[in-house]
Amino acid sequence: MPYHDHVSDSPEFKADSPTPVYVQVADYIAARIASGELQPGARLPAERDMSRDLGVAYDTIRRATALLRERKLIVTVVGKGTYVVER
Amino acid sequence: MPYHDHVSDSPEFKADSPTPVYVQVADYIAARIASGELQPGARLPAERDMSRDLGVAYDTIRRATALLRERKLIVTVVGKGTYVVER
DNA sequence: TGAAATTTGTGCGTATGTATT
DNA sequence: GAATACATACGCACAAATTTC
Repeated sequence: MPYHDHVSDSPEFKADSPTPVYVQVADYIAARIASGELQPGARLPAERDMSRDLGVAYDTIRRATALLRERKLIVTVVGKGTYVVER
Repeated sequence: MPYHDHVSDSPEFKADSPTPVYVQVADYIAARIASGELQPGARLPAERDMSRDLGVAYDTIRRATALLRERKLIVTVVGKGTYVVER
């Protein structure tokens, strides 16, 4: 892994938006799935890593992934990780 | 309001149980609804009050009420409160 | 008008437990 | 057993919606 594997800039999640940050994050991830950047079966970064990388709290990531699980876009397996659903 | 409006003892929620505390709390509230102690339309105590009264974290109450909302046993209105659903 | 009180919603940080590798 | 990753639980602070005065 390079020292700087920073490919795409993290979007700025705005706390002052009427849209909660966790929804912004969920939409951001959903968009990456929709665009094909995240393929079916692909594993998402660990939630703590996403928390750090996206500059939001772990709790916020948890809310975002909970939304995406409800939307059936991802599945989460304890101890393994979070994956883009196979279509 | 009396100084001590402590009618029924709070059950002991066990953190070491395989059943998460928030599920135990949800089941406890569901049982009070099923028994008729909490009638349809009745407002539940404020979540922060339940947190204090039941001796669990606000986060835990939030998880419990989220479960009950999913089960359609209660409805929550921001700024108003949480109510037992009208049958 | 609007200010205060009440209640739920969101966001952050931390610690510990459980499951998988 | 160790490392990794999700799950639960606690505490705190501030924002938003509702009601009341």
